[in-house]
Amino acid sequence: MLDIKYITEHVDDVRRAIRDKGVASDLDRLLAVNERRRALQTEFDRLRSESNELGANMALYRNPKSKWHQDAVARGMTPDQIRAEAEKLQSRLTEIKNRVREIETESKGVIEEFDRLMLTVPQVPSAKTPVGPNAEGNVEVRRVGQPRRFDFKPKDHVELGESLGMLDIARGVKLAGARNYVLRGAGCRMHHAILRLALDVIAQRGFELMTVPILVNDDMMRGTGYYPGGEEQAYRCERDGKSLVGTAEVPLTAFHQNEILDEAELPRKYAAVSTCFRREAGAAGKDTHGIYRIHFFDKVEQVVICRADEAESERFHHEIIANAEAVLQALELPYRVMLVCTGDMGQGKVEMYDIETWMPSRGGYGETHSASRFGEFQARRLNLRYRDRDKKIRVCHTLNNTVIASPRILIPLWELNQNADASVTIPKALRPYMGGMERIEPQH
RNA sequence: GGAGAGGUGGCUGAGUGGCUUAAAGCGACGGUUUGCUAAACCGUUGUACGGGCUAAAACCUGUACCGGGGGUUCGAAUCCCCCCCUCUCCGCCA
Repeated sequence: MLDIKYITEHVDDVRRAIRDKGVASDLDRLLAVNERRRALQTEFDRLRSESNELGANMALYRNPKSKWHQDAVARGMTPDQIRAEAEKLQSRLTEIKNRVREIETESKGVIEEFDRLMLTVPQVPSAKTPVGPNAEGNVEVRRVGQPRRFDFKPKDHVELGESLGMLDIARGVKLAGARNYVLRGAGCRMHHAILRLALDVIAQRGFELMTVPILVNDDMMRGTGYYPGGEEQAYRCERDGKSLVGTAEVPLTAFHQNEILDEAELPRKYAAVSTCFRREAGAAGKDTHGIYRIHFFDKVEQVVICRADEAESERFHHEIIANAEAVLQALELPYRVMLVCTGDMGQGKVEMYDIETWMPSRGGYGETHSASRFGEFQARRLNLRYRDRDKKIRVCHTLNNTVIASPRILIPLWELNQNADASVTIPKALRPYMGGMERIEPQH
């Protein structure tokens, strides 16, 4: 969410952001509603001011013990005269009250519409961000590592997983329907090894680890920008007004909702591992093979809450991307970093990079990480602020990135490390987390 | 799930319809005093949205906010209704 003052002062920038991002947001309507909102408030304030003043007098008329009342009697006013004065006052107050009621009724609708429209206004993308309509417009920033060439016919992760007893899709589907799966034995063990490695890396890099609720109040979904708009993507518990999160970004970013932090406490760097739930509505028929697009997975997520400083926020953006790259490099996976264009980045983002990891079965790079810089978009929705050195209250900036998400990352890990004898070699970095196991062999 | 007690400023805690612009204390900050520290004394002390003055602030001014939302009233922290949350006891339970 943007500041309404910023919007009124940068109408052209906002209009361009709406166009480039391709979001539905009626800016003209918002500006008109805002004008009406202000006019109503001005009138409301004026009437209440008068009402407060006259109301205070009323108290004096009505209270025989008040100094004013005794003075009036001393001046020679009779009780009847005082009562008549009170009646006169009261009729004016009733008049005010009626008008105030009208204003309140209209304001309710106007503010509701204002709030609703405000939630649709997109953040203005950074100057660096390429303009483009969709993922086609994303720009490759760098490549690290080489895709492997096989001198035998490689299997895909489903064949490998099932033949090595690590993956059971059929039973996952039996238990919970399409896009579900079961990791078994060494597959499950490797999954947890990856998460533990990622937690160790991120903790070592100065992030505080947390265990957070993953069924959260809907405010948090709104505050982080998933609602309105993303309701179809989430498992929502209607009767509780809560939703299962699609990422630990939600509870981590909302952790300080409605708080005013001290500048000295910033930046806050948090990380959590959580199960992530996604309905994948609208993705019917897309990526249906294997464990690429599934309804639940586990992810280690990193979040930074920092000062409202563009340069600082950019620095943290690079830092959290480097953190993810460190994990990929430890796992010896080839990947590339993409700068995401306006049409593919989402409403709330100022700048966004995706990391894509090489997946032989896809014959290309597949998204495994997403690093976003939000400016104050989320913080303003969450009312997440800090007091700066000059005691001025400012809205924080937030950022986040995947550290690792599994089992999607098992796709390249299994496929790239497979051997001609149908075994899979375990990357060195994971071995300490798997009891020193070096290789997953076919069972006989 | 059942029964009860609560929710007031950074914290503690008064406040049962109007001289309350929320008392008092603590803390924090500023000042006076002091060889230093402490103490004492004096002062200040929230957030949001308008308006005024500004280059911008500071500042002045209005309104709202006593868990959230409605209602009664000329007027609500205070009375009524709904919801949320916390605590205690009971039941159930990983």
